Amino acid sequence: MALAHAILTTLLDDRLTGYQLAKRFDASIGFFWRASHQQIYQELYRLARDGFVKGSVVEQVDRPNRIPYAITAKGRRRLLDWAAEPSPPATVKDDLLVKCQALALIPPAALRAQILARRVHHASRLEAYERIAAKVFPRPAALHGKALGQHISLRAGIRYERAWLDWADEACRLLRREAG
Amino acid sequence: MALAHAILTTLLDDRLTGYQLAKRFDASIGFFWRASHQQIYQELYRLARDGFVKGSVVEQVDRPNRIPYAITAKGRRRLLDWAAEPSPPATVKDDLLVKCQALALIPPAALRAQILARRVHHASRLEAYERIAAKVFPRPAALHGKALGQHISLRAGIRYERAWLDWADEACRLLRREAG
DNA sequence: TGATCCATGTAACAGGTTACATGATTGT
DNA sequence: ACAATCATGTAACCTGTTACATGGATCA
Repeated sequence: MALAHAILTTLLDDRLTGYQLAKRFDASIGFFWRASHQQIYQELYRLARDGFVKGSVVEQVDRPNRIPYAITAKGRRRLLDWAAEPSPPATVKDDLLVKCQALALIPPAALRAQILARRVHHASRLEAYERIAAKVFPRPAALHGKALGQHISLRAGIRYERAWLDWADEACRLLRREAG
Repeated sequence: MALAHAILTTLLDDRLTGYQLAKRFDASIGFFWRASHQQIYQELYRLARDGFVKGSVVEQVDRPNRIPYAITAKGRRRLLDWAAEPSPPATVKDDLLVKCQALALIPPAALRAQILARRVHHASRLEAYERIAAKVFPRPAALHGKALGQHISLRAGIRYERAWLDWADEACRLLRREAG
């Protein structure tokens, strides 16, 4: 059910079409919750049917009509109710850690190569987050409301990526002997 | 498809029944890959059908027959093939971070309460991991093969939990003003 | 000439959760 | 008396991914 909440949250800022939402879920919000456009269109349909969002068709020539959606009062209430419920911790499901467990069988050099590849991903994520943090939130102590929330979740992203990055370095160090 | 690989990996150590696998996926391996018993029985059926594991029925009186499964040569080959494929980074999907993004609407005190609740979870996880690390792997530099792999993934767990714990403390500090 | 952007969707499938079902044995 | 352990499963449902479908406008 949480995709619904992520969509409603995104619509707190702006009225957005499915297409625009899909782009957000590919970038900013997408760092914390991924969703494809197919999922989003389907969820928007349900949210509209149940009165949590309201779409209004904007006629266009030579391309499909745009349907921007706005959150309704009922939608806001739903977000507030959800905010009061406990958040289950995200379940970790990581191929790479399963591969670590299989080190009895798989060659250490192969595992090490995979960890190095993963390291690149986390390094670029971390760099992106830190650039945003420096540019958008240079004075964290002065933040309030929406901006404070964004800063706090960005801090989570930064700590998360740094943890994986440091782990990758440690793991490669430990595997070097084994693979050498 | 990755549940299949997690099961095959677990079967590298021991022949196990679905029931025993379910328990492992509720503890040790379960720290990195969760699965319910229903999923496991279904996957075992498919793995057996396709020749990656082999089950043998052990008759029992007064309770259902046990069916321990062993990994086959074909199963080992499949694990090796999988080990050579790149591991997609785990996608983060966390309610709590979406709630952070909705701080324009939801009361800071409510968010702070949720983060504190989450903090407890990560603190207890971290403590459990560190206890295992100290007890089972007191000399990390001397490890090889299977034990080295377990230690490396445990290190990931420790870094992951510590990152969330530190984040929770930082977030609560930032929210105290706002909520106060 | 080919790629990308805009803008919407359908359909099939794979993965995962929740509820239901049975039934003796052992521990509190 | 009640819960947990052992031990297997079925069925319905929800969530998420991949493939397919359309079609003009703009840019390299």
